[in-house]
Amino acid sequence: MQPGWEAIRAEVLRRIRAREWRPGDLIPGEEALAGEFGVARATVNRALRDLAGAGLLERRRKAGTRVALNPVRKATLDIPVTRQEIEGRGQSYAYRLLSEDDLAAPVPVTSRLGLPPGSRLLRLRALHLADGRPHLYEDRWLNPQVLPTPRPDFHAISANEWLVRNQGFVTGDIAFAAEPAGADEAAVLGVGEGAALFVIERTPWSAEAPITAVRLAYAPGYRMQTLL
Amino acid sequence: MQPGWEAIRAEVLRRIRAREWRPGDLIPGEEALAGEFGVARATVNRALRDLAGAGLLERRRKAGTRVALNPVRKATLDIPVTRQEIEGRGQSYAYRLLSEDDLAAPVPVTSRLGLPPGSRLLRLRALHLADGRPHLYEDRWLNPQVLPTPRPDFHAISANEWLVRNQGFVTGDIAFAAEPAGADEAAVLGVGEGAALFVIERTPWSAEAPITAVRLAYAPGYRMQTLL
DNA sequence: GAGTGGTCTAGACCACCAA
DNA sequence: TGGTGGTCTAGACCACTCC
Repeated sequence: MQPGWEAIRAEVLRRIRAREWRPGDLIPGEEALAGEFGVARATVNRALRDLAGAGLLERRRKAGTRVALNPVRKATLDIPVTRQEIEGRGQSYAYRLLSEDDLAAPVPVTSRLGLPPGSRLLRLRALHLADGRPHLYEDRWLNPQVLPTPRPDFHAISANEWLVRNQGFVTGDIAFAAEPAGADEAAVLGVGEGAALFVIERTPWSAEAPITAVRLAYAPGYRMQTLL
Repeated sequence: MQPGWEAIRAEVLRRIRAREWRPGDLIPGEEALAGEFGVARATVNRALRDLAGAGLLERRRKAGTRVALNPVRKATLDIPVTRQEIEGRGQSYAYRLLSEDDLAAPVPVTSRLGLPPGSRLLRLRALHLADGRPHLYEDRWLNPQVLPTPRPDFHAISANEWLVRNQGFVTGDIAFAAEPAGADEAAVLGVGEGAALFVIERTPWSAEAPITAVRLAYAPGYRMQTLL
């Protein structure tokens, strides 16, 4: 039998689950395991690195590898472009730009973006529809520095889609919450004021500058789902 | 300069962002890039594999590596044990078991778990408190097959914590939503009926059997946050 | 200081799958 | 069926960090 790194990962996993190696225990070094399994050290390394990435092992140079005391579950979420998400369900997608203004951004927005107070940003409000019904209300403040001249036509393409295609990979943060619908949101989404909305707030950064601060409020019934 | 796989990843990223390689383009093979960067093919492989994992590249044997047309953002969420999450914020943690019953589970629950209708499960209802105030209402159906005899004392340890410590790594699914508080939840959490609650539903499986179906309703104001 | 994991190399074989 | 990515090896050097 040729183990392969996935087989080694599975065996290590089995020993953890079987409590042969208990939380907090130091497990044998890579060299020792390589000898035991009859593979090269790099193969063991690949398996253990994968388990460490999943939060099951904690590895430190010199200190060795331990079974994590508090296995933090890590779930990977896919954050699709809204149009694809809707079309992927077989529904028709439509997008409507509600407003587009150059404004001095309020302080909470500039501080989220790390820009000086009073910076002028492009504010976009838009509605995404699935089968003609309101699906997602988008409220976005966009750093005009990242835009080319002339500006993209945000009536034709959603800002998110344009950014995904033209900004590539970026860092940033993302937060999820449940919030009651405000008066504006309730009207736009066609729900009662105070309805429970699933809200995503994102603040992506490129290497050089903050890109945008966006608040996405989903119509009731939206669920975000993933495998563990 | 010794590139290293992270430098190679950065350079590939730069080319994608600079649109030297556009979405859908076939990029050079590993061998060619290894030659260009003056590193071994394994080093290039590591960098490209990482970018593919992030959703930016699509790789297929024989077909080669392409820049993804629709870069799906992937975010990794940490799902901590509630006690640690609260104590990590410097708040005091308390846990109160509200009820513990052997019941025939309703059909939605048995179907989620893939068990025959009418299966008897252990239902646990519990409240987690932060600084003495309601933080999280937990409604859980637990497969008694995974429990030892005698059963753990779920007054002393929360079911989640017991499972994390004793079930090890499992698969399953997880969903996030915003829902209005029902009458029970509102009373337990001390909020108005219909308040917007952040809800997580989890259904973890071990290799052999479904473990539990749990619904977690967080008190208003809860945010789940992570880096992209 | 020394032990451990992190990474790199040069080469090899293999699995997959588009042509 | 050939080209490409996936993986493995045996060895090496290095960086980090605990002792």
